[in-house]
Amino acid sequence: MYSGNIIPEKTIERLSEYRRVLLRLKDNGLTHLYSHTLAAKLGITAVQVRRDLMLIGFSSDTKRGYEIENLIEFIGQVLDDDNIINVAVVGMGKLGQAITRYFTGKRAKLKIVCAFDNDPRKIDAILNDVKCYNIEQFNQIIKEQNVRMLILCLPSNEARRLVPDIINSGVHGILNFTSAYLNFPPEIYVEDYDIITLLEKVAYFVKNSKD
Amino acid sequence: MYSGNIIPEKTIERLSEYRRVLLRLKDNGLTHLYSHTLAAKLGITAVQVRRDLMLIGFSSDTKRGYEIENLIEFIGQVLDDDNIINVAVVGMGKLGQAITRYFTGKRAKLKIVCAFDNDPRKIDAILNDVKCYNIEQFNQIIKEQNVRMLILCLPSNEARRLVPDIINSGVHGILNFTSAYLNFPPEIYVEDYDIITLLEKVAYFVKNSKD
DNA sequence: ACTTGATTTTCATTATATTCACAAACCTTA
DNA sequence: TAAGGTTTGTGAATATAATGAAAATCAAGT
Repeated sequence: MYSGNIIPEKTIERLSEYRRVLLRLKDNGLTHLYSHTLAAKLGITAVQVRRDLMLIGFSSDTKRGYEIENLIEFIGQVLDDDNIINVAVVGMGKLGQAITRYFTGKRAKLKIVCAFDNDPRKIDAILNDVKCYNIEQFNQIIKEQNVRMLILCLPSNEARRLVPDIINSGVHGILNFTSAYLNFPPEIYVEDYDIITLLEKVAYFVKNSKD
Repeated sequence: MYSGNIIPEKTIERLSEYRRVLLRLKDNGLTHLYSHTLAAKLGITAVQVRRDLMLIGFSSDTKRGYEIENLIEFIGQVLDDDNIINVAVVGMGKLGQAITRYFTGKRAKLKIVCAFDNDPRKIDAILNDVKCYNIEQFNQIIKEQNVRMLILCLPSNEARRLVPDIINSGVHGILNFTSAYLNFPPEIYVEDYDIITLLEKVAYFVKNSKD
């Protein structure tokens, strides 16, 4: 059972990664695995794995390692909501479409239910199984579809204009691919995901790597 | 001048963001700004900004705040290589194309010089101004074009197969959009950028947000 | 020249995240 | 049942990052 303790953000990220690996192993018919096995598959240490599982209160009684099925279930209790979380993609350019296609159907508890764009050729079209609405209808559709989470893939300045509507819409989480800093109130969780920044970061380490 | 001290990774990321803001402000004709002005534009504290600039050894003598032009130049000395870094995109699906289009021409010191795919319809085509080669020619083209950095946007299993070739190719930095953990030697810097994980992270905070 | 007010600089503190080191639990085998 | 070898679980130590608060600097007005 998930203890109410606070869980570090980094641990949350790793739990998601653990689950992905575990699901694959389960498909391959495995039933148990050791902390160091899991660690090796993710390039981290076994201690880290054990500490994370300790933090969420998972433990294995046997010494055959962790039971894969149980652990998947347990991580689900930590990460997933009881109900499905409806997600909307805002901006159906190449990036928005790539994410939509990549993600659709991958997670039972997260569902991309609609998308928005301002391009007349996309409005009312169905792209990667997702209906694309006119961005003008944002508020209405978000409420109708009970969307709780957004993925922002639109140009920065358009994103900035949309901020008041988003605050108004009642969504609680945002994954922001826009390079703009968007100032939301603290009850909306924002994860910024800036591709240019990461490219420049990698470039910095390339620069400083001796040949 | 850039002191040889070690700079935290987070600071590197923020420097990239600072520069982006500064370039925009410079275009708007501004010449100076205060630490708290810059901080507000990024949603962080002024202390953080000042500390970062202290770490790279930048200081402003006047009390009009930092000189924008100088600071841009200075950040460039820290982040950018003297020479242009050539970049290749591996996997020209929607994501690869989105990144290519988004990035091309945005940074003088980073240049996407080629792309790879295994789809016959894309091979030898020019997509978003970038020539797409057959992935079979990976080693040859990487050397010919003097590529030092890769952006991986291909399916996980194909990425895993490519690892030996990548190690062999002599590139020093990788931005990995694949959800696979790819085991590279330490001299290759890898930044993992896993969209599913981040989505699940946001979902976790959505779940735990009271309505 | 002095005072005021805003800023940078720097040192100290707190918070977050990871690693170390080892005890306890358990399986296996003799 | 006792010993050997693994593994987990976890307090303590370390490393990394963010924040707070005092001291120093400067510009401008008087």
